[in-house]
Amino acid sequence: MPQLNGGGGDDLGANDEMISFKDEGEQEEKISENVSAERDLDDVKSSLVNESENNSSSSDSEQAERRPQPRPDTESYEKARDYFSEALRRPQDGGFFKSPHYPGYPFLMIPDLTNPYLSNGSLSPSARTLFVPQYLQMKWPILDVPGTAGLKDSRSPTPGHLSNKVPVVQHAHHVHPLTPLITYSNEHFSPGTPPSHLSPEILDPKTGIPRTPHPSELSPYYPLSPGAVGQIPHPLGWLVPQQGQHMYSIPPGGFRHPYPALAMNASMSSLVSSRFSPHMVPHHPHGLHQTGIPHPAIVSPAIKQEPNHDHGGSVMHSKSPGPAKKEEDKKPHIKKPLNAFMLYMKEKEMSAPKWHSLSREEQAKYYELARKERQLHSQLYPGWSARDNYGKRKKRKRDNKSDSAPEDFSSRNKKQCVQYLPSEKMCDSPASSHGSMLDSPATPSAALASPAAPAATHSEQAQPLSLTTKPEGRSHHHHHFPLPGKPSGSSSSSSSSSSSSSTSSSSSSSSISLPIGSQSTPISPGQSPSPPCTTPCCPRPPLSTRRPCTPIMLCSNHSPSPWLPNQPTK
DNA sequence: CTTCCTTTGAAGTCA
DNA sequence: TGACTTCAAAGGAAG
Repeated sequence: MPQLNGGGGDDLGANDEMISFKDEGEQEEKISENVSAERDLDDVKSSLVNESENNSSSSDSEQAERRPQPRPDTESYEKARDYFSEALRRPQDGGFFKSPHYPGYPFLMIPDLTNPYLSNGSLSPSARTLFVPQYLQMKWPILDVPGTAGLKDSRSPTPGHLSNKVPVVQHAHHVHPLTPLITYSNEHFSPGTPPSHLSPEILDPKTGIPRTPHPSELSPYYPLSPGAVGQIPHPLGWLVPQQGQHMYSIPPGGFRHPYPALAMNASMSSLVSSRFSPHMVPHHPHGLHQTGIPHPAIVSPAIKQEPNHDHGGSVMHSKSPGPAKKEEDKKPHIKKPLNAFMLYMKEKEMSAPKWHSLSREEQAKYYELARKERQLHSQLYPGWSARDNYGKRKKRKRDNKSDSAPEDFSSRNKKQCVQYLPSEKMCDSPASSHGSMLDSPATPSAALASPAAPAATHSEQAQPLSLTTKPEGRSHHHHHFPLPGKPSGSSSSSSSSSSSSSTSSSSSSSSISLPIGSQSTPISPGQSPSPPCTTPCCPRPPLSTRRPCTPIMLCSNHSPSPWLPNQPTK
């Protein structure tokens, strides 16, 4: 959203957000004020996004010229994820990354202290000398170092490190948790030689490093100074191309767009273009990386196979390499991007029950991550939709609701709560799902994929910006943030949200970030669209049978209310 | 050993 | 448009 900043006026709410965020900085109070935690979380999410945006914007403005040092990372997406998770898990210690200003949003707090780049955007020679070697180890693509394996070995620990929990890529430098996310835009600067037709980049005569001609081309998404980031090992290898690899590798022939970049916004397009330049992206059947590591996002049936499923021609047995295989190649299994919770799960392993125990900040981090990931995913796989994966797994038993009669509360519906239709309107309960909106302020993949993507993207980017909530007495419609992925969400959300959801933010007096795209309907502080629930119960009927309330809760929205920490069923 | 369940969130489908 | 379904990761429980 650097562009936003470019406007300068787009700081809208920036200050407010910061302030609000700071206010929320007293986060630890959350325990005491659990009741409002949910909506606070929402606030945090949005504000977090805003801050990230703002922050990035600011950084962008200052560092627009800075060229990132590409940190090619061939680690598989998953490893990277793990690594990233690890990074996340790490305390923001050392103040290296810790920002006093954004306690809750440490990711962006990468000091420039090590920034080798001159303010004018040129790489300091000294810096270059200092850092290049580092990157040599990291397989700077431009170097076109043969012997990838060798490098990799040097960089990556022994195979033993490949465990999920241990980051595969260990770097001496402390990795900032969000670095990866922030550095999505690094691709702009990818030293790799992108096809001229795809990349606007200009090679720096001196360094030979592709240089972004115009700051404006910098990624709007993750404007964080690449240079600054460059100093830091990429926690998310999956976000950074290494030897042409990306967190989401392009399925060979799996895309509708020969050059996905074409369907992307400028930033991503350059990103992708550099990333997916023909020579950099070897075709790996089955979604394997060059390294032979199955791509996390792309799971070839041959590699990862759901047991027993051979339905849908897409799933083929590796044993039968025939036409089937071709088909398989055509449609590698691209996994859904992980949502915040999944990211958390993956990191924490079975700590799901603790999800709600996370501080708002922590959750916000994951939401942000998830959002980024979705963005990236959508941009990398413009044509992909979750639908593609439908039917690739075994269907769950309960296909037909009919059999699961109301009386049948067994297994699945055991927690189903009684619907409170009448009360539904009485008090909106925070919808976690909607809360998620916050985390993913509109990232319509379609928009991204479409030629119009830039515009959409822009709006999307803008959305995260917060609007300081000013009380606006809308009792009946407090707005929710538009569903991220659903373009229509913004419009529809207002109605739907009003009916089904939440006051999540409504009651909070603190400023709330609203996606710009959505009508920012500030919610009057203290005023909930409907009389606040005095009781923990949430009037809103569960959206799904699966999201149920614990028996205790008369009704709960799927999102566990703060006051009633989700009881892990386990 | 396999399958299912569980969690939350996102997205797709259907009436 | 709302309700519902499916999938994502990962561990545990059950068969």
